[in-house]
Amino acid sequence: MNTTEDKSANRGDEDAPSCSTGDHHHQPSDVDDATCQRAAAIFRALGDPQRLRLLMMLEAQECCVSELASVLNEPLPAISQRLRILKSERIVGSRREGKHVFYSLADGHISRLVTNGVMHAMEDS
Amino acid sequence: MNTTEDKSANRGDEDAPSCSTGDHHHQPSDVDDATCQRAAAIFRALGDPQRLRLLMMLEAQECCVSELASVLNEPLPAISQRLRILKSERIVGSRREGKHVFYSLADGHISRLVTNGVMHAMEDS
DNA sequence: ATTACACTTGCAGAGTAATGCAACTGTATA
DNA sequence: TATACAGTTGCATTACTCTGCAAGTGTAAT
Repeated sequence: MNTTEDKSANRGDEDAPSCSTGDHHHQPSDVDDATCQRAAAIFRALGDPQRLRLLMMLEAQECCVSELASVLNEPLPAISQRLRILKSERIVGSRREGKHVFYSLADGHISRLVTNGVMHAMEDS
Repeated sequence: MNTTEDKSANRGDEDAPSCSTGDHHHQPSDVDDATCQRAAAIFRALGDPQRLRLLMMLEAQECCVSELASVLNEPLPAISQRLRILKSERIVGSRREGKHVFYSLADGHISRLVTNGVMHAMEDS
């Protein structure tokens, strides 16, 4: 159970820093709360070394669970569980083919997000 | 919604999981462990709604702690603590000016990362 | 020096998430 | 059907993270 969506702990009131009422500007500081929560949930899902490793493999190519498990040398239930979390955030998708279930990144947007994060980590600072 | 469905030569056989990564080439799935950990740490730091909100404000402009606290209507120690975490991951930097401490995003790379995440969250999928 | 403001830090309690193992489902094959 | 293989799910234990408050540091003005 990992639904972080229904936490309606609203901050109460948003005071708009310098926005005229009725205008719909998309300033980063002015994103609605649900979006903020959703974005955080995505980042949180990416924020685990094991899951990230998984995603990096999937970025290279679609893979089935047992393949991931054997390459990463980890128990299969662990892999399955991580994939479940990633899938619940719609970061990966799955496709069944016979006895195998193949996982892949949901879209190129996610792929870029992962790549950017890793690049930044490599460059460090 | 997904990439083209190319049926690879890999049918429902029981053959060994022969990922093409059997060799040690430099693929995204082959990033060294420290980098992986570091990237995950960054994502984890971004993976909290409150911290993300903070970053969105800082993306708009440099801010001091009390200003952030008053705009977000939250206790000052909470803000300070979150900034501390972000700073420990080198996501934000700080600058002292008299009694005030001004925080800002560490670099444009981080800024893009945040923006991309939020964009994806808005578009959803 | 003392007071006031702007943070920062430490600590304890509560909520969340990760891990490992066992049991279960689902699919193909003999 | 029975058996083996591929994944999934449940559950208990462990570990971590967030939050709130109190106390501490640092800076400037009186």
